[in-house]
Amino acid sequence: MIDITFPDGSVRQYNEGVSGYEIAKSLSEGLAREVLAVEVKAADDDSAGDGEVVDLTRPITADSSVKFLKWEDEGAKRVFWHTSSHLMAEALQFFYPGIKFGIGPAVDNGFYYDVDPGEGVQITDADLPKIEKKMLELARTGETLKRTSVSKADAMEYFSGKGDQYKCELISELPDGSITFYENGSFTDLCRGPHLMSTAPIKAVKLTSIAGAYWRGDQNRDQLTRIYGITFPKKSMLDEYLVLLEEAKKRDHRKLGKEMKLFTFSSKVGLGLPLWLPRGASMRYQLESFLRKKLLEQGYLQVVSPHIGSKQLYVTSGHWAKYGKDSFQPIKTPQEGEEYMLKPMNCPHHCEIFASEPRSYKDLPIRLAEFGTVYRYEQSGELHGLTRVRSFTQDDAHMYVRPDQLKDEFKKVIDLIQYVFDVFKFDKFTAQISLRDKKDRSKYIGSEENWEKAERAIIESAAEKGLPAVVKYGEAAFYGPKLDFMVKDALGREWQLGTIQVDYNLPERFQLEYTDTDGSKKRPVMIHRAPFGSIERFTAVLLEHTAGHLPLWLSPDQVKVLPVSEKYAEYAEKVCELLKNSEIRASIDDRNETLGKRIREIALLRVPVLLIIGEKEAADGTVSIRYEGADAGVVKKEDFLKWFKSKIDEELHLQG
RNA sequence: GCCGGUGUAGCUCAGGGGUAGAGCGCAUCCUUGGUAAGGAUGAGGUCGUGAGUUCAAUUCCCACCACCGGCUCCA
Repeated sequence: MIDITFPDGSVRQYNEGVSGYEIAKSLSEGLAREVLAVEVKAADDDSAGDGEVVDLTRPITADSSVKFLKWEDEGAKRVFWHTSSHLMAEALQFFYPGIKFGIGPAVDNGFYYDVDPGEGVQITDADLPKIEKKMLELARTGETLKRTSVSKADAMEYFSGKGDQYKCELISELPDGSITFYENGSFTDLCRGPHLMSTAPIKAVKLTSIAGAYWRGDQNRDQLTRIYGITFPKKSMLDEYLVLLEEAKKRDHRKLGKEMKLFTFSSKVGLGLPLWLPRGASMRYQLESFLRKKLLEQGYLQVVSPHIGSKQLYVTSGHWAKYGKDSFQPIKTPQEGEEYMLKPMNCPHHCEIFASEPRSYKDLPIRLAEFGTVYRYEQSGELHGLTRVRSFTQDDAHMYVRPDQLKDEFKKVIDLIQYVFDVFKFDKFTAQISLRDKKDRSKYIGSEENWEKAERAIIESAAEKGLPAVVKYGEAAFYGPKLDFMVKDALGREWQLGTIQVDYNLPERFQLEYTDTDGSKKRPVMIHRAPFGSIERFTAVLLEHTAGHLPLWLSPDQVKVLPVSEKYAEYAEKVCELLKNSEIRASIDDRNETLGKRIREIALLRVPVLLIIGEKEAADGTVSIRYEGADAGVVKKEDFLKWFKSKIDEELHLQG
């Protein structure tokens, strides 16, 4: 007998080898119906964290604690979707005999499978409905998933027999003894699991899109067909999900940007070169002044650098060697051999500003800030609204610090970024520590020792700030590791906004130095940082998060005061008068429009509109003003201006 | 850059070998001051660009361009 401990702490005894499903069934039939997978942690496993999610049919052979996972549990969804990808594979195999399979994992919203349907065979959107139908048909038969352990040789024989070079490649990298197959119906796959007991719970299927994806993410290898899908245990859940998707699409910043007349693109101007329209520019300048105010408070010095720089500058920094051939190519001058580049980053310019005069240890840290517009020749397929463009403005700054100041300075920047995210209510960000690729060190410049120091500084600073961060290898910049702040857009795509980078390399390349206490020359350490990342991308994500309903102080037209009739113009004038000395700009709009149009303006343009509709006299003789705006209501006539001012103050408060 | 999809009025889209339609928006007038109001009238399109097939192409074929979904990349 073994002891099974439940999440509430209670313990029951079962026969050794009992399965999760049998335990669930012993507790209640209802639980057995709903449970999708089980999380098991052996009693003698004292590692931190959760147990292992396993098949419900897996025998449990030792004292363990168990937790049953139902649809609502995050882990269960992944199991559900992973099994769905096997179900899809089975359906694909039915329609495309000889199809070869790459990998087919669960993702945040569903699953995909990378497949190679064979020479000359193409799967297109038009094929998806029949595949969906087949999947449901197979699921209804309730085929079970059978797990078997296979020797490496047998595994290899099975897939080479099918001519599936992708699976063979995967198997070749696995240690013998660890290989398992899962079988559902006529489909057998190399897979570690875990899976549902059967495909029966899969009740609703939507294959969402088809795309190309390189095998193992390598541009130089085969491109497979990736089929994305999502499944649910109930049809109604799928419907809800599709509605949610539609809603999310309405918040797309590209759509809002057009509707709100913030920015546009023109193929005549060029790909990925945003044109900021008057309202967008107004918003952008307000974002800048919000940040500028904060920077000046914190001892940053503003600098300005040109939009071009001599090619030699980037050869020195190392950017030319790394990115030169993928950049906007150098500009020639009438002078033979003279070349300039559109500025792809601000750091080298700032390094030269640092080098422009002798620096003392007492001067440090020196913080040079600039809203610097940079130009990068992003691949055409990468361009995406304002989130990925070829000309963008970084809210950039570079700190030159003494080694003993590095961590403090770094932590201050973490505070700043957290402050900025707080103001804009980006509460669901991911902090990511981006380090070097563990295997391939050739992508990076600088000494092992300096990299060690830089990586340690970031890891420790984040830890000391209590910032929960995920570590990603291979995501560092070529000159140093980064701490990135990632935020999701309306459709769940993750974008890097804020970034802080530690850099020992550029100071060396630019031979930067300061005079230390003992008169010796020392090399400063450099921090690159940008809280917004780029104003373009930040604007995009902000629009999607707020669905375009920006804080009043950021709203492109600020306040519009619309008296509905001449009779109430005096209120509008009073309001404008009141705002004259504030940072809020108000305008009276007294075009002779119908009421319907004015109300539409509130809804469509998302401009804060104060619509003064009329006076109402109560029985006791007090007169109230009716108004429209972000909300609607009635306020006493004598309190009107006071009330309005308090609303404005509320909004201004956000600016800190 | 790669794979797939899309391109018709300001916007969202329908249509289809015989030179075009709807809803919304826009303009004028009327009506209404109450949360994307109603009525009437009207303007607006070389159907992404170029070449080809055809008596005839917006429609079919080809190329290119742009956009969308992914992949790769992201200083």
